[in-house]
Amino acid sequence: MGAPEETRNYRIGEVAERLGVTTRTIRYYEELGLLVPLGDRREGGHRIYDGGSIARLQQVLKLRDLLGLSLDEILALAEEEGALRDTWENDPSDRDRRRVLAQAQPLIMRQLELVRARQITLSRFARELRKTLRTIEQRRAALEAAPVPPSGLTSAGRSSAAR
Amino acid sequence: MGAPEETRNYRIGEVAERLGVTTRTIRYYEELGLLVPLGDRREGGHRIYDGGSIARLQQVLKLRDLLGLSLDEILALAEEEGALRDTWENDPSDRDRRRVLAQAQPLIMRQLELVRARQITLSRFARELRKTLRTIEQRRAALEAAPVPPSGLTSAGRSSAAR
DNA sequence: TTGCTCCTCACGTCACGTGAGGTGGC
DNA sequence: TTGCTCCTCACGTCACGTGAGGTGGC
Repeated sequence: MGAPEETRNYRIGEVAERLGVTTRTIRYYEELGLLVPLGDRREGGHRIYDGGSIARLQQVLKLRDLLGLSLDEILALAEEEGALRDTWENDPSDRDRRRVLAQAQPLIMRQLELVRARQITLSRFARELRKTLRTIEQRRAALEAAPVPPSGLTSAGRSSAAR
Repeated sequence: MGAPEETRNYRIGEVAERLGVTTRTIRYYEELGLLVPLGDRREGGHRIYDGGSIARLQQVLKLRDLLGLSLDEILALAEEEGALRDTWENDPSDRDRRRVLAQAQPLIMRQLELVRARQITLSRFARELRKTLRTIEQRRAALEAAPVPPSGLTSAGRSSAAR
C-alpha cells in the first residue's frame, strides 16, 4: 500500500518539516517565483508537491545557506537552469542538446567555484581555531607545571598587596 | 612618518572599506553592543578604531557569513569571550588563568565543530556539482560522436516531420 | 463528526540600505 | 577656505515570523 517514494505527493507541511523550514518560507518562495506547486490550485486549494519539488527547494536552500546567495541571485540561476531543462525535456534536436549542454556547463562551474572559494576561507578559519586551541592547551600545560597546586582549596594564603 | 601599522587608528569609513561592509553595518553593530569604538566620543564625535577593533569585527563577519550565525548568537559568543579576555588582561591570579583557559576551550571547540559541519556539507555539495559536470561532459562527448556534423551550417537538410 | 492541516491577509522583526540635513577635521 | 568624511534621525527593504480568522480533506 501507498505510492512508491518516487511518485509520492506531499503537502506543504511535510515538505517544510523534511527540509527544516517553515511553510511561510515555502509560500514566500512561491511568491517570488522560486518554487511552483503542482496542478492548478486555483485560489485557496491546498498546495501539492512531489519529489522534484523537494529536490529543487533543497537546491535553493543550499545556495542560500552554504553560498549565501540572495533570493534574487538564486532566482536568476533557477530561471536559467529551468529554461535549459525545459528545452532538454521537450524532444530537442541534437543541435538543441549541444546548445543546452554548452550553456549548462558554465552555470555549474560558477557554482563550483563559489563552493571552492568558501571551502578555502573555511579552511583558513578552521586553521585559526585549531591554532587558538593549541595555544590554550600549551598555557594550561604550563600552569599545570607551575607552583600553584592543582587542588584549589590548599592555596588560601596567596600574597596580595590589597588587604 | 605615520604611526606603525600596529598602533594606527582608523575612521569608520576606512574600517568599512577594509572589511567590505558599509558604515551603516558598523554603526548597527555598535547599537547592538557588538563593537565599541575607542575613547569617549560623547554625542556626535567621530568614531575611532584600532587594529584590535578590525580583528574583532572581522571575527563577527566570519561567524555571520561562514557559519550563518544570527547577530544575537554572535553577541552571546562575543560577551562570553570578552569577559574571559577582560579577566585575562587584568593581572589575574594563576587560579583565574586556569579558569579562563578552561572556559575558553569549549567556546573555541564549539566554533570549530560548526566549521567542520559546514565543511562536510560543502564537500557533499562540491561532489554533486562535479558529478553533474561529468555527466554534462559525457553527453557532450556522446553528441560529438553522433551523426550530426560539428559545424552546424552543413546540417541544413535535417529530416523533420513538420514541414 | 471532530481535529488537524491547510488557506489568505496583514502586521512584526531582523539586518541592514538609503537618503536628508547638518557639523567637523585634514 | 573648500571638499570630504563624518554625524544623527528616519523611512525603506529583504526574508521571513507570527498570529487572526476561516475553510477543507483524512
